[in-house]
Amino acid sequence: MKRPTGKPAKGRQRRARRATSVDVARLAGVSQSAVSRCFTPGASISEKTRSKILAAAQRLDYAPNAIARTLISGRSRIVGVVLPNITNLFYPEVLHELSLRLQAAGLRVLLFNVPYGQQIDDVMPDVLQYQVDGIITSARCSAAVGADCRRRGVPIVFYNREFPELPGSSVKCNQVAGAARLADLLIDAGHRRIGLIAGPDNSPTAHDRERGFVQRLRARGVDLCARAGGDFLYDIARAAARSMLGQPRRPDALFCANDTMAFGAMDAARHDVGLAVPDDVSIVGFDDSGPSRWRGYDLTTVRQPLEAMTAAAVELLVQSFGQPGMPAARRLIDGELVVRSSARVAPPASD
Amino acid sequence: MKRPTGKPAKGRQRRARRATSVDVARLAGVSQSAVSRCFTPGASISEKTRSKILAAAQRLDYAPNAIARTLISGRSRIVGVVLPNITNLFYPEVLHELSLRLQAAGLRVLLFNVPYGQQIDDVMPDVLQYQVDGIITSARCSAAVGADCRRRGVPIVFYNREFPELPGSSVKCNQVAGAARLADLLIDAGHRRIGLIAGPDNSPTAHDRERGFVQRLRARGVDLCARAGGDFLYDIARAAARSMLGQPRRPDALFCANDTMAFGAMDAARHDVGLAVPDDVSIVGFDDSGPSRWRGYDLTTVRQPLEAMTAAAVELLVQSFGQPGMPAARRLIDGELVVRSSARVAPPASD
DNA sequence: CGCGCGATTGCATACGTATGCGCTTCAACG
DNA sequence: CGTTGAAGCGCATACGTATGCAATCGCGCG
Repeated sequence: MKRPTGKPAKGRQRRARRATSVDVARLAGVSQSAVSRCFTPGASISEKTRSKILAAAQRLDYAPNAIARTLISGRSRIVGVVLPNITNLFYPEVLHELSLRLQAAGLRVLLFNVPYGQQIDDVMPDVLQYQVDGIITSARCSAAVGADCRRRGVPIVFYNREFPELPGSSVKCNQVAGAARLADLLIDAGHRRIGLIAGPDNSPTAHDRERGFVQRLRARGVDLCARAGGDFLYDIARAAARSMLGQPRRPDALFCANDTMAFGAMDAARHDVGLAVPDDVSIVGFDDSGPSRWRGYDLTTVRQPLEAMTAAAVELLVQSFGQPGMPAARRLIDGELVVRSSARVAPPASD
Repeated sequence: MKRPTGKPAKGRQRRARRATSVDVARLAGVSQSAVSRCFTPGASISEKTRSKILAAAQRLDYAPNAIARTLISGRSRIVGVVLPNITNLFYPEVLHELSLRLQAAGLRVLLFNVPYGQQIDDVMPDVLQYQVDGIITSARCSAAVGADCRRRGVPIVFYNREFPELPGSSVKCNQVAGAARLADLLIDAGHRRIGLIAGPDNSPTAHDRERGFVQRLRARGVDLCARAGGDFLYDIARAAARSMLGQPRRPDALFCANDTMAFGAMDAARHDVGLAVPDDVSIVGFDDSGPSRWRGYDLTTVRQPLEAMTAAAVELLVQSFGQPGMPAARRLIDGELVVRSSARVAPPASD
């Protein structure tokens, strides 16, 4: 008998020991099992015992140790939320909605911010070490990591991404359809010289938006008259718009692949080139981020239905908790066209 | 012997069992202790054993179970980040910086978003259940909860808040000094009719900014000529500015307690009242949030030194991990005046 | 070649809780 | 009053890892 029971280790105990279920059991005169059942919804326990235990627990200021619970039950009730580049004006709202809904579902959010220049694969091992019950992410992971999650039975939901080759469900705003509606709006307003400021090359979202827009243009017999990359950033888009609109045969309408770039384009038009919006040039964006509503921009755009998307993501995740098969559902949700004053809606009266 | 060792429980095993340190030990032909030491930095282990173990671990695709590690070591390496109302334009950047720095320090972020209308005290028990090593928050908790954390040895760092009566360190931008510099700037530019759009009544930050501004005004012999609440929101501030600037004897300068309200005020001045900024009215804000740099606003404001504040917060937290005494350090960091074009900087040439 | 000492290693235990199983209790029913 | 069954309870064990202690190994020195 090297180390008799009851004699605590020495190096331990750096922090005040909090009461355990054993302490509560002792005080309440019941077994530790009873205490556990008292705090397990749906467990078999009498009302009398429960109240005795609750009283003791309150006196000792006891709360169940979620970590120990996780270890034995195999369920952590933690969801890993893995986001690249939180500063993008769109993610904060996502994270806000997401955390509220997950909390409401009794789940905790373990947040992983993938630093610029790093891949999601680099942080994935860390996520898995914490035994998360599921993962919500808007980044692409490698097939190896995907298989890893599948093997471990950790469901993944891709947010605004879709990777058919990877295991996991996905929730997406229909970027293609949204961009097409903007194309329709511009053409219906009589625009024929239409320019585009695109997002980053590596962003599937940006790609979808561009594709949806250009395809619809083509289908209606119109070609882009200008294109530049804006990287989803204000400054780059503003510079791009400035040079585009400075040309002699300039576009009379501009589609920007997100709102932030549209703000840059509007500022370029007004302040750098001296054009009026929408009288000289119509400008539309995508996202309906906060400043779109501001009087200084009043941007026509497509709103991503955040609430619906987030609700769907949480729903899909919770569903797959039961099924190890992971049915891999796909949800495609339409965005909502928000017409404001940054683009004219009808051809000019006289031509 | 009710349940012989080795016979696994039935209800368990809903997910694929991942390899454990025991599996790795068996494959590598060493003890489980050796595996543990192999993954514990600084532990005593020979190079030969380490490589054997690493090979076995790789074959089994093993990674240590952070939850089990937490249970026995008493340290989770998880930090609870408790934020109210993430949508505030300022918090996303905070969260971004914070998560990056905590991750860099080997810590995980368990995010708690306090829903509107709920108190931080309501979520604190949940935070503590997960055995977090520390807490960073920008909300006030009750004395009871504070004492609770102290007793459990969980250090708290208040971010941009300071509660002398509560245990815990704090990091704060010097709101008072920053607002005073804005007051100086306006007075130096010759403004004497100065209005203020305040933040929410329950926000200490808003309160500090107002106090700092008004005190400096007084000290230099100037009184506020108008005041209204803007609740940190664009729409409310815009309406307030509209009515303020519509008066016959209107202010010729406006201090808004945050940037978002300043944008509302600028839009009100230009579009609702028809005044030029800064020729007819100077407008200043506080935060230096993204749109401040945009050409459409180009706002004179005070930048909160996010990087420094965040670094300090993480540093204070990590420091207190060792000391159960929790020295409760206070860091006050000055903001940086950012002069742009929304406020004139010198008295008009002729009067 | 023997000794001594530091570096490694293995053994055993502990962390706090969930849960299968068997026993007890108790109420309902005939 | 005996029988039956369900509900409640306690016992014992398991989850996966860290760590004190003792035993062992390996190496240098005399």
